[in-house]
Amino acid sequence: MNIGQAASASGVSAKMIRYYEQVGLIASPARTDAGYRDYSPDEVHMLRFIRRARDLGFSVEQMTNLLALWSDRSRASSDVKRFAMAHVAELERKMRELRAMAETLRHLAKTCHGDERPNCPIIEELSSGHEAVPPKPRRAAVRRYGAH
Amino acid sequence: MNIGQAASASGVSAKMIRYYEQVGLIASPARTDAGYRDYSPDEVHMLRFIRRARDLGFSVEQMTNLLALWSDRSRASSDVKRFAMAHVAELERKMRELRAMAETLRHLAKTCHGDERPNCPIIEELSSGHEAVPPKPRRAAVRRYGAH
DNA sequence: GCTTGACCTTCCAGTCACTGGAAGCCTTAT
DNA sequence: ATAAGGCTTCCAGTGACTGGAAGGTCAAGC
Repeated sequence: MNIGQAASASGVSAKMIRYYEQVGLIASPARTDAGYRDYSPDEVHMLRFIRRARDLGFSVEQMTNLLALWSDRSRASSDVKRFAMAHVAELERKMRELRAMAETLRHLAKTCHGDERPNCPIIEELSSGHEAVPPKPRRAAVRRYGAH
Repeated sequence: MNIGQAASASGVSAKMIRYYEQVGLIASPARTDAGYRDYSPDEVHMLRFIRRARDLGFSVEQMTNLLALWSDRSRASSDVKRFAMAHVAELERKMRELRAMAETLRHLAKTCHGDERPNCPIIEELSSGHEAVPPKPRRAAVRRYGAH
């Protein structure tokens, strides 16, 4: 199976497969005489695993761990569960961040007439004194999405 | 006011201020004889505006638009409101994505015993046939956070 | 046997919003 | 005078890709 077929069979694009190989998430596959990558059914199976993990928001590094857990026949199911729940907690942390932003902004927008006049509390609030997201997360709070 | 003072007065780090200048979000400030950046109170005010916008999850490009809306005395408040609500919609879209991931994963984890035995439905589900996030978002669905 | 087009290969650059660090100049306090 | 700390520029790296160029390969149709 060449890379294009592996891509459509797994749902991982050819570009991404090469990238995953480059960063060491997956091993280099066999090559044909012409130098084409040649994937076994097992490798395609692994690519599907990777795709589903990615769809659940796991990073490449986390997927490395998941693959290790997958192939480790002696690990306890609690190891997997702990890993999964830690990720759930992280997803929920990001959700709370987004929700706080959305709520603040919706609240500001509610007080804005939204008509043809220039007066606008949204802009005024941004330009005036106090914090956009109130008291709780003070320092080191709103990291952008990639906080690892 | 030099860059360090402007940074602590605005909550935007010196590194970020230079970066914002470099990418054209803010204009080059005056310089002292020694070549130090010298910020006026108005510029510090603008930096605070930027910080609050950033805390609400606006991108640099969106902040450019917000600054334009801020300084445009003739724009309608509806322009600002529309812009804000579009961003709220985007934040909510990302929240839904995260929620779908978290729910799927929590659901998988619930069926996992989490004990010392190796058998684990989480891994089995990832490695077996069907989709991680069920039927709705089929193609072009789960883009990572940076989908502009 | 040749052409065409679709595929494959590698490599390099760009994305976004920063962050870290090196090398060197400036200011301030002691 | 010197030391500490702040400022300057520039370059490189982050994560997870994506796009594109230049060139080799393969299968089908003529």
